[in-house]
Amino acid sequence: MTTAIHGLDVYRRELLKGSTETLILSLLLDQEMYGYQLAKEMEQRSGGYFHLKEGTLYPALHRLERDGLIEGHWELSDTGQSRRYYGVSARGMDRLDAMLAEWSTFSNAVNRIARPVAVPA
Amino acid sequence: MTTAIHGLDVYRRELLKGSTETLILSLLLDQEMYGYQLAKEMEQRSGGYFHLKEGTLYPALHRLERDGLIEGHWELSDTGQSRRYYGVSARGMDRLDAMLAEWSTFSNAVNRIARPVAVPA
DNA sequence: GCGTAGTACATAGTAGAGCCAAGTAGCTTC
DNA sequence: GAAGCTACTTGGCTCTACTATGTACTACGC
Repeated sequence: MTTAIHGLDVYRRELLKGSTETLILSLLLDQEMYGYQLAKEMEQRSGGYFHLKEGTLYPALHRLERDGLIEGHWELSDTGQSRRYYGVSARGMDRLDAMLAEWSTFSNAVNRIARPVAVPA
Repeated sequence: MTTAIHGLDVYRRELLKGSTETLILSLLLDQEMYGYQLAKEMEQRSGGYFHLKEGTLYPALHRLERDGLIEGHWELSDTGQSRRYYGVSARGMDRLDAMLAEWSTFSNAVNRIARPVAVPA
């Protein structure tokens, strides 16, 4: 039984909900990337904290493309593998701005209520 | 069709997922409260940002109690209305500590990747 | 030639959380 | 006696992250 730990697992997962798309858009704004690369980049930049699973990553990319926030195109690597590269659309940039503003507001509101432990800079 | 606005609505809602329980525990740590009071308090302290719906609040309280993180007892108000007051258990305090630590880590990781817009102090 | 591992993408199914909506019930005000 | 506020409950819906599995190509070791 992993009950004692389970709660925090769920918590962590739920925290991520709603933020993945912001994170993806942020990374794609820096440079065009394909899914797998994006996952690696996310993991690296977060110091291993974020580890997007395929079942999260690809559906999220599909959603973002469906909503016109990112645009994808296939490319063939030297090794012969097909990769789908994504870039942020104009609409995606607007949305990202809105999401970052929302994140700040949200984050502040949480801190105002929860007063989290001090964090080392 | 509300597509243009819909995206942010969902984003806001999803952001909240995973944070409600932390917020509830934080507020209950200050003082014992009943559900309705807690909702009002949450709204007030967040400057109107958080507005917990019944369908969110009460199930959350039930979950927390089921998991032994809070303890509730019925009281009768002067007006004759029954209210269920909740307090944080020892186990709940431990969990809150862990959740706040997790929130800090998460929040930092997001900021590291997304570099949000500056927020007025 | 074959098994294993890594790269790269896709998707069906599951679980969990927030919300809508509706209901119950007591009190106050008109 | 009809609103309207307080106070709690619950069934059903949606959305998202994850698990698990599958496809397919490359590269390495044996």
